[in-house]
Amino acid sequence: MKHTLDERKQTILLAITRDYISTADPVGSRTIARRYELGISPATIRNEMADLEEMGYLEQPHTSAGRIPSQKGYRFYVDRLMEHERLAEGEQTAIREALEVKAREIEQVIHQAVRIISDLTSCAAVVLLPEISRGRIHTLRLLPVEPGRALLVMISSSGMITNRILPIPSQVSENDLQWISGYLTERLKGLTLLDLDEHLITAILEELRGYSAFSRQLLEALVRSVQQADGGKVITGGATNILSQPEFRDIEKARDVISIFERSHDLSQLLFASRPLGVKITIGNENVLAELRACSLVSAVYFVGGLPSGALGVVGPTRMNYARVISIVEYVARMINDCFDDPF
Amino acid sequence: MKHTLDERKQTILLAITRDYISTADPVGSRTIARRYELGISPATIRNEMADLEEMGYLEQPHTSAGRIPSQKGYRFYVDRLMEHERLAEGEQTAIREALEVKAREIEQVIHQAVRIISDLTSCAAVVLLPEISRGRIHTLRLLPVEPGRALLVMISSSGMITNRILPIPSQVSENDLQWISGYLTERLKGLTLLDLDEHLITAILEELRGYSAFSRQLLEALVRSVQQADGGKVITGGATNILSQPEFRDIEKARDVISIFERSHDLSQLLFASRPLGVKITIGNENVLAELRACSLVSAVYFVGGLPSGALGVVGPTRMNYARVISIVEYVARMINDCFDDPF
DNA sequence: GTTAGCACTCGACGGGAGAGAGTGCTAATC
DNA sequence: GATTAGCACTCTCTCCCGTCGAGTGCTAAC
Repeated sequence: MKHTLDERKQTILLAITRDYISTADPVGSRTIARRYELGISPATIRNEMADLEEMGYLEQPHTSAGRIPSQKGYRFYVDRLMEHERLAEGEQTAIREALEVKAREIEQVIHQAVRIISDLTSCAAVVLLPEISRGRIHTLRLLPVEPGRALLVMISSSGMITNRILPIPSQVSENDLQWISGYLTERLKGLTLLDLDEHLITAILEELRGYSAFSRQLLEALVRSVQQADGGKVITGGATNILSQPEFRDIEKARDVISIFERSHDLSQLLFASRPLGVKITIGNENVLAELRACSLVSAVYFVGGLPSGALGVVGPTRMNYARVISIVEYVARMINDCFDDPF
Repeated sequence: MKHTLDERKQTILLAITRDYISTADPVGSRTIARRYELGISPATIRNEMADLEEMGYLEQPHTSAGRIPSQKGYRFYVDRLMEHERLAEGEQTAIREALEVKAREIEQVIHQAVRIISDLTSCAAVVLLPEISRGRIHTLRLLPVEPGRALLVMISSSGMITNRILPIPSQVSENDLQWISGYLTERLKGLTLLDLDEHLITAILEELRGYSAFSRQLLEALVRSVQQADGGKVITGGATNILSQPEFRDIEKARDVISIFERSHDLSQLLFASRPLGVKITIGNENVLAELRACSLVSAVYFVGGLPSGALGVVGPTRMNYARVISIVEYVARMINDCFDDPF
């Protein structure tokens, strides 16, 4: 048995994959012969299809049905056969307009991105916001709220802003707060929350001896925000689109997929695994999550201030229009990068 | 035809409703006679059922099926027949524990509330966060971020915190920012963003003549945040629970309902209509949204700092366990009220 | 007013027939 | 040796039909 696909086999695999992607019906030899001018008869195509099936590129739902691409088939299609698509001019401008929010703050832009992605792809869209804990600290500020309470405002270099209310000793004055804010900003600027280990904390406490009780509390609150859900927040949209796909007509399968969108922790893990460069495509079982074995994920990392900060992705059936989805994900990622070259 | 229901009719309606709620099967006269000791024969029950159907309290899916409550039937059940349920001690503590987050900030508590509500009810949960624009202004603060950019932090009396980055003229110094922050906080404290009309703005601009270009920009940014999505943000969870209900085995119906959860604007409208006191129950067609005609909504308003600030609700099939859902919604609302008696 | 009895209706289930799509194999052809 | 026509075969899908069971409505008796 040959292990490489000769040109004709590739052509046939391409034809089958294309056809199946657009019709969702298993495709037979006659259909291929009629629809694509390959100059060979259905019988020949059948022989080739049998070979392709034996090699693992095609599957047959049942004996007298046509063939559908297997996971390996999709992989080969995506890696070798698919022609990369250039997004239509109109869609490019649609994306640009969607992302142009008046206040160009990252959270709002991300929300718009989710919407436009899910609309254009007819799949579900997922975007991972910049993680607070991985962004570099840009500004820390403590504001008085009530006696005994202060608001900690943290701005990260990726443009994310966190708020947290913490208890403070009541003798701390507004001036103290301001002084400490300035000090901490100066001291921690450029570091990430992950850098705030026990070692650094004790060093700072040493330096801040005059404020020790308070500053320990404060630093601990900072560290807590590392662990808390605020980092890696996930925005999703268009989950309903998936319910329209014929492969999810079965409610059990639909529920599996939809439930993923409610477990934002798992989702963020998934997106986080995206490679820093280009678009990553995860097909069917390649997904770690069992619930996504009938789906593919197309994801890309976006950059804020030149640093990889978050990721965006599209979740759809393995039968998705990869060429189109990829070009959309790519374009949106690029627009976000451009938009947040400088986050402020 | 009588227009009131005698006691026996009520008993039968109650029995049918209860049975249908727990089994999801249309219930017949024999079942009622067997399962509830009414001392009357199936035939008599049939007669009564025929009457109830004629009066509009019951429906028949098809000729030889049992009866199910109509919308009017559910309404009567909820208003007159249903016994109010006291939440089990264990569930009460489960709720209290879920809501006890370390940092008791409103957004986090709300997230927990959504989770616990959807878990306990097996329905979808929806919570409306306090609207920025309706909360009273507690603190306004401008922080320098970059040359030409400031971060506006607004704390409302309901504990909600908004951040917005705005461009500022580069000659404005940190001291200026601080002075204006203090001035505006003093001037606007206790007002809502809705009070910030053209009239008030010009008055303030007059007072702030020295800073006029800047302060106009600033005030406009404030007003913009009234219109922007930040107010009335909706948190949802447990939409998958709905997919497990037999009435949504049909994917079309499921999609309708799920799609509601992606249109947060409509959802917030819906919740906003809740009455300020007690629990509101909206059954089937009583819902404004066509997609919810197969669902009921149980909602309640919660208070922060003594003011009605947001609302929480449960969306489920009309066949939901009203008594249970109501007691859960009621209890969670009460816990939130207690928790945010003073938001800070 | 209540109930027993009974004919009737309707959906669910299962088997069987027929259509349609597609295959794999064989033998003929290029 | 590769390609193709022909053909028998397989499998699903759909429709039809008969049966079963649940439940009803009506009537007549209690």
